[in-house]
This record gives sequence, C-alpha cells and structure tokens, in this order.
Amino acid sequence: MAKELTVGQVATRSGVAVSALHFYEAKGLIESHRTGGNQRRYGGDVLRRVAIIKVAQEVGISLAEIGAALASLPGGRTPNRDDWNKLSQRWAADLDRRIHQLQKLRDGLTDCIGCGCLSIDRCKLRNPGDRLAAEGPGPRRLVVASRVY
Amino acid sequence: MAKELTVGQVATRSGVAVSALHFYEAKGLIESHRTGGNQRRYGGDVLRRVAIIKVAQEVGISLAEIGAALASLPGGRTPNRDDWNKLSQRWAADLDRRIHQLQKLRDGLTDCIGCGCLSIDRCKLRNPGDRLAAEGPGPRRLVVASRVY
DNA sequence: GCTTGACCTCAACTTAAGTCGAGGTTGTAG
DNA sequence: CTACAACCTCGACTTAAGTTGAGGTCAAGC
Repeated sequence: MAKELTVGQVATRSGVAVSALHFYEAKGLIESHRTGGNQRRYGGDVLRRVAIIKVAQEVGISLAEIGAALASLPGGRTPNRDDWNKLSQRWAADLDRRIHQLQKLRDGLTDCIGCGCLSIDRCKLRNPGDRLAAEGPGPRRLVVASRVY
Repeated sequence: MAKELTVGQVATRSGVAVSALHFYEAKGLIESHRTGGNQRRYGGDVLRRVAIIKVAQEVGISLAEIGAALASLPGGRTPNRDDWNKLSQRWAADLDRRIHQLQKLRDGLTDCIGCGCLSIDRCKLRNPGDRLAAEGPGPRRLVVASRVY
C-alpha cells in the first residue's frame, strides 16, 4: 500500500500551502480521510490531482471549472492517462480560443495605432459586435461575472 | 463650446454605469468639475478617455496600469493621436507578450497529452523554470498578487 | 411651487483564491 | 511522559473592480 500523506507532506511535495490544500478540500477538489485525532491523511493520488489543478490554473481555468472537470471524471477515481487526455484536450482548446481572441484584439489595436478613432463608432475595437472579444476566462472574470449575472 | 455632460449622459453614451464613472473618478482616471449644486459635469473629452479605459481593460490591463498610463500623458491633457499612438504600441507589446506566454503553455499542454507525466518532475508544465509562463496581467492577477506581496 | 427623476455621499457587499492568526489538540522523538 | 512541531477549526482580511442601498439634495417640467 502506498503510504498515507499528511497535509504538511502534501504541501511540501506539491509546492502548495497547507491553507490552500484545506481550501481545495473545502471546495471539493481533493479529498482526505481523518485519523482518530481528526488529522487529514491523503492517498498518493492527491499529488497528481493537485498537479492537475495547478496546471489548469496556469492555463487560466478557474477552480470552479477545474472542480467541475475533476468531478466529471467517471466514478471520481484517480484520473488515469485517458482521463487526463480528455481534460488536456479540452483545456488546450480553451487556451486556443483565448489565444485567438487576444490575437484579434492585438490586431485591432495595431490597426488603430494612429487612427485616433476611439471616439468614433466604426473603430474595430469599439465595435459592440467585437466587444466580446476578450470574453472567456480572462483577466476580467470578475467584471464579466458582475456584468452578466 | 462643447456642451457639458452629466454623469447620466456619459454613462449612456459610453455604456459604462454611473457607479463605475464615480469609481474611475475616485481612482483619478477621469475628472469632472461641479455645478453649484455639487453635481458632476464632464467635458466631451471624457468620452474618449472612457473609451481608452475600456479598450485597455479588454486588452487585459488593470485600472492601476491604465491610470498610470493616462497620468503619464504630458500635462494631463486630452490624449491626442500621438499620445494614443504611444499607449497603443505599449499595450500591443504587452498583449504580444501575453499571447506568446499562452502559446508556450498551450504547446506544453499539447506535448503532455497522453503522457500522463503530471506527477513526474520532468514534465514541461510542472517544471519550475517554466512556472512563470502564465505570469503577467492574466487571469490570476489576484493570485499572483497574494503570492508575491 | 411641487413632484419626479437624476444626482450626491458613504458604507457595505460581491467574487475568486487564498492567507493569517488565535486558540486549542495531536503525535512523536527523546 | 513530556516538550514541541505539526495539526485542527473558524473567522477576519486581502485585491480588483465595481454594485447596491440608504438617506438626502438638485433640477426641470407642468
């Protein structure tokens, strides 16, 4: 049997703070069972889960989305190569979309250099149709949320 | 003389909420003078300023950075074509950097598809050297802030 | 001259992703 | 068997970019 890990061990091995692990657990992203003295013990699979969480975060995916993705893994078991495949592909596609959106914005910005058109309605960047260009998991997730919901 | 605008008028014309305009003013991004009855009145230039703020935000630039950029405009005057030029170029360069970072991440993700290597230290995505790949004004500005400062 | 809608300030709340600290318990090395 | 490190919970705090609401004032049309 793989040895059980304490929070501290998971923290040092994964490079994530203990408080963050507590937090992930509260959010249902990872799980543990408890010792008689109410201390957490983790199976070795938690390291891979945390690794996935971190990678996904770097890719710009929110914990909520990560949680949903992890929860959607059949049976809630430790993700295997195939599961990871699916997540990777999904997230790579996400990333692609965001890259394209940013490229569109960049092109618009380049076009606008020197045009001084910002207050004019026809400017690409100010065109409402293109306004959703920066949508998706981006810097303004909060703003988007508060605007939309 | 260009007619003065009320907050409400600026709000409808710019598509930004009144509360957001108050907020921008508190942050020093826009200015107004007051009527005898303490109500805000704006010059027409505020519309262009707000337009610039929105575009910059869509590009992923924080209000703090936008404020700094606007404040750096010589004399605090209404930005003219040349000023806009400089800002555009700066922001386009920013955007470029972020696009490249995301592309690096995407490539890493693609390489990893099916490799099942997440728990292995040599994985590109888990390599500490590449960890800063998602740095910069991105989705995790907050996270970065709370980690770094 | 009064009513109604737009405006004012200020404080509290929101979201995400945690961190920090207080006050108390557990587990292990010596 | 005791000291001390590591663990526990819970609540408050952080940042960004605003929104919401209370309580009060202003301006414009009739």
